[in-house]
Amino acid sequence: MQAGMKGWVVTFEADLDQITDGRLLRGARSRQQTLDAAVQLASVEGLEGLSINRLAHRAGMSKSSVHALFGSKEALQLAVIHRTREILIRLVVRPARSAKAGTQRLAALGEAWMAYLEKRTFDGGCLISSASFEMDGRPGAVRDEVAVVFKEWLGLLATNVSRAIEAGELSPDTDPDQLAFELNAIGMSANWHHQLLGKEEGFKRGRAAWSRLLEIHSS
Amino acid sequence: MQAGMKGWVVTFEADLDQITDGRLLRGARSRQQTLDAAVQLASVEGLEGLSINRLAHRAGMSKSSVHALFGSKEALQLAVIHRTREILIRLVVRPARSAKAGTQRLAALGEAWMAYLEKRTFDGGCLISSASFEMDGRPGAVRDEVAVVFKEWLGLLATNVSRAIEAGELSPDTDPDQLAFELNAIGMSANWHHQLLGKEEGFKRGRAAWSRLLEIHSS
DNA sequence: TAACATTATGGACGATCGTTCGTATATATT
DNA sequence: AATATATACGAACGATCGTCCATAATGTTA
Repeated sequence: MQAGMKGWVVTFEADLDQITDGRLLRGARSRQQTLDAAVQLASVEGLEGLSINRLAHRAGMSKSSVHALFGSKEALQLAVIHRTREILIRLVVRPARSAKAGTQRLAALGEAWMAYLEKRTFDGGCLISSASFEMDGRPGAVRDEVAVVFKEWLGLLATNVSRAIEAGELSPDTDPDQLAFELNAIGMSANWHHQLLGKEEGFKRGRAAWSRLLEIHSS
Repeated sequence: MQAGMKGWVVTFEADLDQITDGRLLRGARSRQQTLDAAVQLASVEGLEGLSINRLAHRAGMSKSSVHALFGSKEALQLAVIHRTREILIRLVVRPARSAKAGTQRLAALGEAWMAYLEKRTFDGGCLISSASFEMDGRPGAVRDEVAVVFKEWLGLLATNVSRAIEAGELSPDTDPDQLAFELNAIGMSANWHHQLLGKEEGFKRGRAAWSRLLEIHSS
């Protein structure tokens, strides 16, 4: 870590606020740009396969600059996860908020998820999904952070199932966590199917399974 | 590649026959033992993170010996996939063959799959699942082989759905490939849920989803 | 503009990666 | 038992990894 960088973490955490202000410190802007490249690279190479060397080359910077920008590789990985979560919120969670909480929002979340996969937001497919498979065997801060994000996501699904039950849209004997588990399984598999088998079929099957699963539980 | 090893691939392919005979050449036995360790290591570290160095240390051999045993890292990865497929067949596919083709065998496949996950066959969870997520972005022989194994697995599921439809066990408007997609999604998610979140809950949810999915389509 | 803090750079460190080679040892065959 | 072959080993290769450091370039502020 460099001389005047004792507070870099704080600076990094503040990056987002500075974005909304439209004003960015030079370092913050570099971090954002580099992070954009890092996210794409990690979606293809994996979080562990993401090398500071290649990232620097792609971002048009020197290797030591990228390292200094984040402090360590683990910090870079955490930043990538952080960023990925933001993208997910922006492209999947937020659009669905215009739909009424409950069944309608669940349907919107499914559609937004599929659309987000379909437009190939990440070069290598849904990054948080592959990251969770990659890190699930290695204890550490990165794995913990991935788990937190996914619990958050599963919680969002389960909450809307509960709302739907309260509103009488879904059958009262529906288990929120169970349905959230199954909906999540569909979305992750749609991404997986497309990435591995390379056909659009996965999205079609994903949409069909998602909507039919909601119908089945409707009261 | 060493001097007298021009035919090592043939020898390697013949390993299996030599197993059934109970007689193993020294090299074949070493390959099998090393492969056992490699499979466990790869399930935790990933196929790319699997290093010949660490594998050698765990298998109690020298680094160059392990390399000579398989010829290259890619060949080692392919051998690991090959081996993983055999384990899957032995622990999941074969046990289910005692059940009648169709719905009963589908139920048996689900139970066998969950049991295979539950007994923690691989240290790091279902290897073929994580391998498919890891390699889906990197073209090459390993990725192709993983895709072949998964097509085989999805085909097995779809075939039994078709049998069940023919036998009148499942509704005639059931799409075999769609149901195979959904069943596979459940199994992979049960493994993922357990590995990332570390609770037995995933298996419970997996079993519930699997059997209820079959009930829903029954005629 | 001058003084200051921040950011970027090139070079070097030790470690580890996959791979190759020459050689010693163990096994199978005659 | 002798010979031939298969297998294991240690050492070294170039490449790349994450990290660190001294220094130069840049931007920000007084």
